[in-house]
Amino acid sequence: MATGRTHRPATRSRGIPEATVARLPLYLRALTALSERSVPTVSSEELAAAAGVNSAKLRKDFSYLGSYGTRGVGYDVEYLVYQISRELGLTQDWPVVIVGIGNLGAALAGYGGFASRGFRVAALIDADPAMTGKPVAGIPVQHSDDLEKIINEDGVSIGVIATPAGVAQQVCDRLVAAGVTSILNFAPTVLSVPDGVDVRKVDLSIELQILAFHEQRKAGEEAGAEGGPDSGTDTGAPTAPPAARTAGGSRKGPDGDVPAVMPA
Amino acid sequence: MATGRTHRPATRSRGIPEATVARLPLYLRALTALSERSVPTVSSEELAAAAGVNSAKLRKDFSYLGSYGTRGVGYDVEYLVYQISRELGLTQDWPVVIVGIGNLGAALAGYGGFASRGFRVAALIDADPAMTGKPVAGIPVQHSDDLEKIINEDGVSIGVIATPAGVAQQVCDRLVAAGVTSILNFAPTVLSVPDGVDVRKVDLSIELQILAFHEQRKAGEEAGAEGGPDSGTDTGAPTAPPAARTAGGSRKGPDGDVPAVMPA
DNA sequence: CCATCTTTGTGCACGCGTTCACAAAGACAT
DNA sequence: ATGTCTTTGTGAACGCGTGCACAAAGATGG
Repeated sequence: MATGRTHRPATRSRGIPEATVARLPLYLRALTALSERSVPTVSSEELAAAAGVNSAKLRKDFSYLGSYGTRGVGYDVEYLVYQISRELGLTQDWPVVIVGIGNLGAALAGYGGFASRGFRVAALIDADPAMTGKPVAGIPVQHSDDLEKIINEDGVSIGVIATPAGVAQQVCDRLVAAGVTSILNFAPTVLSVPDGVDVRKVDLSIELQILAFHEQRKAGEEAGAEGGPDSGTDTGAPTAPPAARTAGGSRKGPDGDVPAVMPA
Repeated sequence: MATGRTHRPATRSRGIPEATVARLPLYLRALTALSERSVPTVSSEELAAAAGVNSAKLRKDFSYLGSYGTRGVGYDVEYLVYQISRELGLTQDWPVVIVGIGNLGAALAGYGGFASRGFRVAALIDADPAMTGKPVAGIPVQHSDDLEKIINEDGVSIGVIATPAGVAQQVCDRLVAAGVTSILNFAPTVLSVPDGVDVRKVDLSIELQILAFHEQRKAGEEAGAEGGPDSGTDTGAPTAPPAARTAGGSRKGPDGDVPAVMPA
């Protein structure tokens, strides 16, 4: 997962579990595809397959929205598209500002996903004076001095941060102070925000590192076929001295030299 | 979260919970920052604050790795950096290929997060012949015809997909067939892969839609102080005609022009 | 060497999320 | 109208993740 919620004890908003909310966009996408192919109805089994989830989970998810299906038949595609769109708040227009128009910011500005479904890029903001006025994806970049003004005038409540990590918190603070209550953070930093503000983060490094972990595990597994599920009771508490060696030089012969294999 | 694992019943890899693995990169980042400031030791409380998590959670997470702390003192920063790096497999070099060099792919290619920690962009691949040979972020783009060759020669096991949704599955299949076993997917599609292949996805649309949901809820709460948890008992089935709204199905003209990423 | 103080490591309980399995509901054929 | 067949909606059980609260461990001072 490239993103993660910032604390909040999973406040089951209005009775809909957070995990379900996170899947609704997935269902919506699959349903939209069906709609474009003029498919009238779909069963939970089919839709679940298209969305890559368990059919029971899908049915339970939908049950939180209401009883929109017909037993023996399935779900009406158009109707469900509308219901989910409404539930997600996509029937209204959400103006969004993107702060930090570097490579990533520019890519986001040109991202079709914005315009297509309820979201509208209200403004592009960058701190570099050289960028001001320059059009990116057809939208002129505005200077960050005007951040507050822009947000107030357009009634923006969702902000996207694509700045360097160093200034992300600062930008975040200004956005929040100006009235933004939802933030999508692409900067590799933990943002702290007051209660009532939602932050979701998208972090490439973290995703890659998680993949690397599993990749390493796979490599280690196929190599060390000896110890069964685990190579040698790693639970060993005496594995390392409390706070001595820096490079983990503590005695583990098969550690410093063995790179990929041997999880130990 | 912008990402999500593709099925796999939370296989507690080698005893380390998946949730913990997902947080290790966060700890590592915070620790690296401390290391750069030459801070020798850190308590679970301090580190937890820096990483934005609960200190008990952090201690429990570390307990899965071993007993690397010293009671009454805390954790040795350098030592912990090494241990986590090793656990995540970052002590080795991971060659990565990026497929689909549109706006997003180019932005990813130039992303500093790659080079900084164990990851190396081994190749940029695009299907457009006009792109072939053209340097992006200092790396010449190669044609997708050579995809298999590139992966085999460099021993690439991690692939990043930044293509339009329409060809993502196809690209994925070729990557997997060529030997890639971990995929980071930026295309708005559910990828199906054989067992043993990890897929993580980063989906901008989904993140925005989740934010919109909460944003709507916030707006509804402060406005509809009457109905309590919801503004007007929306459960009411009669809210909308069964098959009227064409919300998304209508204008999706802008489709062929979308370069790197496709709308939801 | 003993007392005190700090901080880790973890047993335990709780809650969310997932999955199974099945009864209820409706379509459809006869 | 009745029976059969399909598919939904959900009760219940299970497992993972989280957070509390505390005992154990070690540092530090006298």
